[in-house]
Amino acid sequence: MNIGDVAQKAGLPPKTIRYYEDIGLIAPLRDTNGYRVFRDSDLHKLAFLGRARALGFTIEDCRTLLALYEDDTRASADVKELAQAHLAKIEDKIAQLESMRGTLFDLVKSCAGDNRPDCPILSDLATGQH
Amino acid sequence: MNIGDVAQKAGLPPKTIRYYEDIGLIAPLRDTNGYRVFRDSDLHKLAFLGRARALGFTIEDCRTLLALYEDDTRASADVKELAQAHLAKIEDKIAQLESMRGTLFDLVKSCAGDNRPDCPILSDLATGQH
DNA sequence: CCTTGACCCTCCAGCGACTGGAAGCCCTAT
DNA sequence: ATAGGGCTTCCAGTCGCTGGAGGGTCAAGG
Repeated sequence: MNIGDVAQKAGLPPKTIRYYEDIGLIAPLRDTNGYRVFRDSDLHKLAFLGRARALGFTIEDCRTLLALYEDDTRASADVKELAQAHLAKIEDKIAQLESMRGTLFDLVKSCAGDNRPDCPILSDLATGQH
Repeated sequence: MNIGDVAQKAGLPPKTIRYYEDIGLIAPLRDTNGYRVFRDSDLHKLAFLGRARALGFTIEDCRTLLALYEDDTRASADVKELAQAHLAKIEDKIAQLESMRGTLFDLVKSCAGDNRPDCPILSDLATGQH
């Protein structure tokens, strides 16, 4: 398979796939013309990476996950720990965003949004007082 | 005021303040020795920026907000529109993270987390099937 | 046999919003 | 005179790609 085919099948842009090779996540073969040649195992890894990235794992997490995946003597506890730590980070981020959302929502609600200049949003930003 | 004082009062690192000057958000004066000299108005702007950034506005949004703040002929509608668009983006991000959180939570829950190798997290990543 | 167009290659630069570090000047206190 | 802290500039790195330039390769059609 050439890069275009794998890109299609894995749902990742060719650029991203080249990048993943650059940073050593995959190691496709090379044809005599210099073209990358992808085995099924490469496609499989790319799909794995795509799903892990879609769950928000960092590239380094993905590297670790791939290694764990390929190591059949792993302990599921190691995977769970990684996933749990990531889950905690996501929950933190959600909480942060929720808090922003709350404040912003109130501000937007309290702003007339007409063509007069008075604006509680700006006065809040200016003074930090609601 | 020197940069250290403003940094303290505005709750922003000196590096960030220098960066904000670099990109033209503020324009402090200069002492004969080359040190930045901050007026109250500079501190005020920095506090404004800090709060806007804490609400997740981008730097470019902040630039616009500052301009609106300084323009007393603005229409509050312009501010409201900006804030509303930002709110929408935040809500999108929250939804995305919630979706990740849901999947991850299920995966973590379903993983034994012992020292056996079987791991539903990895099999999900490998196959895309739950 | 030649051309066209779709692929593929590498390498470099840029995104956003800082942050770390090096190298060096300035100011105050002892 | 020196030690320390604070200030300056400039460059490089972060993360995960993404865009573009400049060029080689391949299969199909005329």
